[in-house]
Amino acid sequence: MTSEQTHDKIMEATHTALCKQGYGGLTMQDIANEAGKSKSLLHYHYDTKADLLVTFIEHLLDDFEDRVAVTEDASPQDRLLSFIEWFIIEPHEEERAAFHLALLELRAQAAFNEAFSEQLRASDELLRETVASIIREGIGDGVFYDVEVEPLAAMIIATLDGARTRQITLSTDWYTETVCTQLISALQTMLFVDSEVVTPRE
Amino acid sequence: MTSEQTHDKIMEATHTALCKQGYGGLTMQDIANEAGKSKSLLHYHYDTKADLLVTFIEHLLDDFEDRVAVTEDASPQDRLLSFIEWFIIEPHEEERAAFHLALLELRAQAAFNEAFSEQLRASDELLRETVASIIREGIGDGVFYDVEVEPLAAMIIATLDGARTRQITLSTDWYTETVCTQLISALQTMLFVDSEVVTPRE
DNA sequence: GCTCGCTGACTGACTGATCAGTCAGGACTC
DNA sequence: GAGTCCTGACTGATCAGTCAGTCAGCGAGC
Repeated sequence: MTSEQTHDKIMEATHTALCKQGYGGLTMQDIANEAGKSKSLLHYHYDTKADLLVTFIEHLLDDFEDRVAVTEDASPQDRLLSFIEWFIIEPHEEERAAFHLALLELRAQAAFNEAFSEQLRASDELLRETVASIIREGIGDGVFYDVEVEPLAAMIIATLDGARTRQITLSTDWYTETVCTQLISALQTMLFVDSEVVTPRE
Repeated sequence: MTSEQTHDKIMEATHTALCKQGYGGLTMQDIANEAGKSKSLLHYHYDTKADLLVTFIEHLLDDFEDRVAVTEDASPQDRLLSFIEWFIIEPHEEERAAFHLALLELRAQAAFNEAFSEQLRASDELLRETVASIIREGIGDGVFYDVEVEPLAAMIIATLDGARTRQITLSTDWYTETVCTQLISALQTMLFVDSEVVTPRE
């Protein structure tokens, strides 16, 4: 098996192991077991556990960039709505919930690890800029009010992140769904020029 | 020293140790050191580390309930604004940031610990209900539009939580401040009947 | 007023388990 | 035979939890 293939297998195994054990309970042995390889092999490819995990986050961010970069040619409203709905974790998506839970633990470690921190800041920037560019486009098209773009983008991301965090940490089903609906309704009032929904504003 | 005094000292030491070490790096020895006692004493008072931490969360929630219960007799608008600003973590509040970071790690463990989970769900309920009751009062007084109360309260909490989480995990100064300002401006549009421009803070 | 027995608070030294990381060497190419 | 990929057995460190025992205080009996 080539180094490349092994690398991919280890990344995949890390993902699976993280979902099963969480970040706190994750051991090199767990990853090795998932990969069907020996623990020593992990140390052959990566010096330390921290190195392996930094590589894993980089790998995640690369994936994520690819997925975000796929810009459909829909209207700004639709693109914004799709973006928001993309955050919803449905009750049956257990693996996704487990993974975001592990990611939450990992994010909390960023304060103690500069390499983690760097990656996470980049992903934050990417998320906010993705939303900001949709809003800017909408303003340019005249379909969104001329709001302050960056703060609104930050609020949208914070709201979605908060809802997801609460859904997975409190083991509730409804948080992202409820909050996304509410957020969309708020945006229709404050952002969408031509809102089909009857709103308090007039 | 009485059992009561020792208990208080251990809770305080746990708080300090959590701020210094985070949840992941927290050992019984750390807590013992902070308390100026032996590690054996901790096990004398609490069977296991998990027991100690469950007691600590209960202790936190009790404190929290006391603080939330203090309802000033201000207007619903002002009470809502105060509540929101209460979440802002200023750059100089390093201990508070460190504590919320540890709390975040702890929250992520709730999925694996029913006792943690119970406490956190209660605090979520308390937070949402606090906001909901302010909104209900505002609607009753005719100063807020007749919105759906519970989803809006959930969104407000999610937004504040998300902003705080991102501020502390990404080591940025501005997240809560920016998002709170944006949230207040959103609420003025969609909730406040008589929306005079209110500037947050100062 | 003094000792004796008892208890609750507390300690230091220890144990057993768990893990990250090491190392000598095996197997399989080219 | 040189290099790459990989392994099992090992080590050293770290920690939660245990255990035998110390010590101050206190009430009872004399």
